[in-house]
Amino acid sequence: MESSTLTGEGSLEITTRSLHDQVANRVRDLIIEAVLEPGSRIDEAALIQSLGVSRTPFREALRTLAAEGLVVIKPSKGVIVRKLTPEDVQSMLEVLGELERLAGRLACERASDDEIAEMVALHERMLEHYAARDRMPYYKLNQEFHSRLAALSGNETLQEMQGNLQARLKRIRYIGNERPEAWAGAVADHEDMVKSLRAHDGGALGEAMWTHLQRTWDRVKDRV
Amino acid sequence: MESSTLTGEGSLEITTRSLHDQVANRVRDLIIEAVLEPGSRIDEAALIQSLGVSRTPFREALRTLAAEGLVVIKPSKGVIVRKLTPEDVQSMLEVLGELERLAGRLACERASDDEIAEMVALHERMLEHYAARDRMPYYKLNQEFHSRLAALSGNETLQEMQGNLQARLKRIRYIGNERPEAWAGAVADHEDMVKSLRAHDGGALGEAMWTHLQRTWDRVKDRV
DNA sequence: CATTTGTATTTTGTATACATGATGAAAATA
DNA sequence: TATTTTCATCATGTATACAAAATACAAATG
Repeated sequence: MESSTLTGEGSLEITTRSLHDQVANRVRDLIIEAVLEPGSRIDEAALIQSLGVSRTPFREALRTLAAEGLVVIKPSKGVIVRKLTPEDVQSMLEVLGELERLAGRLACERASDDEIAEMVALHERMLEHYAARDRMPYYKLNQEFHSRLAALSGNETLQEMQGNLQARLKRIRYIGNERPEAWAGAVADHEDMVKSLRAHDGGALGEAMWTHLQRTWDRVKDRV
Repeated sequence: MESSTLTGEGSLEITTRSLHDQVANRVRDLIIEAVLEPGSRIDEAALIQSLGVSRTPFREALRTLAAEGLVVIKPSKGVIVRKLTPEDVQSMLEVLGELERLAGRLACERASDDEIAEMVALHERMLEHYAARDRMPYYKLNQEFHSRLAALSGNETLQEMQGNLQARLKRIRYIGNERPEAWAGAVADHEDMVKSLRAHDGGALGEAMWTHLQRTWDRVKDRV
């Protein structure tokens, strides 16, 4: 899965990743992990040096990240890590809410029992991390939970757009579990979601997904 | 509006577009107008020559277009214009349907009477073109109608994603008006939409938008 | 002393040259 | 003759060099 991709025709095709893609992925991670701080200017020379590549693939990578909405390129001025305004976050969560509602509905229609069982297992691992208050592993599984649910929708466009928004909002979701009550609330939301999923109730799951993101906004809006 | 952009802080900022952006826009147009055929390989040397630029900004532009989903870059092999499978189209219309449903709801909540009047006027111009069976101008106004409605939602993320999907599907919407009955159906859908908009009925408008895209799929599914 | 103007320096943008990998045709082998 | 191998050619990927723009700073002017 790391270096292979399934084409539309169903043939397995090995794609040796270009340097460009590797750079894009690494810089994306730096942004998501907030090593590169939102609002800060990206020092091309410094990053190039630390990554050990030349300017060409690096700048191409920045173009990709700009199209994804992670950085903003100001012509002749430089590129800065995109800093989300509260309005940005709200608008993204609003859209993500609709997407995940759709994902929830479709997932219930199309997912197999095995796939649902895997989701439930994932959820239970999350509960263990919550019980232990291990925030980082919980957070990572949470990302995976939402990604896999989008994948279960069987709608590739939905998956792509959900992935894009989730990437932009990664740090927001992390913040969303910062306060104990907020985290507890998120866990409760997930309980609802899993219950609906087990019952194959697409409508209920969709609503639960949507509500979860609405509440996420409530939980983070005063700290973005 | 062509060369200026309103920043988040509210200051008007002139952005002289980089060569990269110009190239990206031109190639995007070539793809959308189908001068570059879906599935065909992009001849870098030839296009560079005809555009009169060097490889660097051109290749950066391709990275942008790849991130937007208009082309597919196969490492060491070349880049091809993305050819949409029926499944691609269906999944995109399904997602676009949700986005436009949301846009419709929000637009009714937030749009001023003046803005709604402009939409109605736009619709009436569309009707004139329909009466004259001028397909191309109708088609262009149709694009604008959907874009502006997304803009009226006041949700920038929604607007961005709607724009992206609309760009990918431009030719599909064109096909959607190819057969006379299909075109008549689309016009009827728009009548519903405008009626709901005038009544400030967000729920009804949202449903009309969604239904319109469902029907668009019905109209094109046997010819993609 | 504030403001402006000019200049040096740095940073960004673009073109080109070089390296690497894919493609296809001709020759060699079975 | 079919198949493989080799080599030439072409396309793609990357690095570097050059150009243009922005920035910072100093000197000059009011």
